[in-house]
Amino acid sequence: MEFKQIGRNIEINILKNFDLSQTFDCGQCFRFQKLNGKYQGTALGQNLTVYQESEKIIFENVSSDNFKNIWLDYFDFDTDYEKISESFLGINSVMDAAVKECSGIRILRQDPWETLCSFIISQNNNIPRIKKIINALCSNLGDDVGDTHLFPKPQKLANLSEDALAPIRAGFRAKYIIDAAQKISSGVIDFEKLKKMPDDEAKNILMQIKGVGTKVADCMLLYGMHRLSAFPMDVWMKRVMDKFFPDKSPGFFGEYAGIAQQYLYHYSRSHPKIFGD
DNA sequence: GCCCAGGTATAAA
DNA sequence: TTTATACATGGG
Repeated sequence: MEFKQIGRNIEINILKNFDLSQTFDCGQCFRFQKLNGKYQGTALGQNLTVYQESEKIIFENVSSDNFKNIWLDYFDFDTDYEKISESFLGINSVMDAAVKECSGIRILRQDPWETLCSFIISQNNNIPRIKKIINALCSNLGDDVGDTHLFPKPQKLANLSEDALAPIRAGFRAKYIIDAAQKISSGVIDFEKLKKMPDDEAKNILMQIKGVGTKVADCMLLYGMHRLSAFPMDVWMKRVMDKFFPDKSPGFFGEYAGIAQQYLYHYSRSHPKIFGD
């Protein structure tokens, strides 16, 4: 990945498999929003503004070191999405269309704790409200670093009562957030140990957290631990599978099944008519 | 008022 | 093991 420092910014050439709106708006992350054509948000403990301008992607107010140490990793620029997306071609017409339209999605390397918490909040909820709750969580309880509030650490949330979380309007999920915070901050569940385990084992441990079932656990593996074979299966995704891959299971898509899932999910949500019953 | 939202816990069949 | 229902909240 080549990048250039231009003034205060970092610039890269546009990539075949990188589209900002697909990446930020596909439902994998919740803290970026589009403002005046630029995506602005907070991740990995920092504020970021990033946008496309003709043939360039601009990372605003980012130093060379900062780009190398944080954002190169966050956007997963070392993974070859061109090769992976091409490997999904030729399965059927829907998969071809999903690759054509959605292969600008990259699976961000997000913070595991933030991801776990975010997808606990996502249950039986819609994306605008998920964003609203996470925003309230951060601005109420996250450290103020000047230009943004960080995602609150598990140690901070572990000691709170459900009442203390009332202002974020998470509803019945508040107790789940607290349980997750306690299990992570106490070390009962350790992300570093989960990384060394097979998918199924890691998933079963995550599901010991109240409010974490198969779906949230898979989202956590895929988006929070970058396990690209994890395949989150919600009701919508089941419908997509039943209709267009009736005799297939997630394993069919191989070691990058999670990426195939994300392409199909985003594509199908953008074309609900094709997928209606 | 009713329905739904990137689900899960719980009880019951 | 599978199926039904409640769950907090807010927008349509």
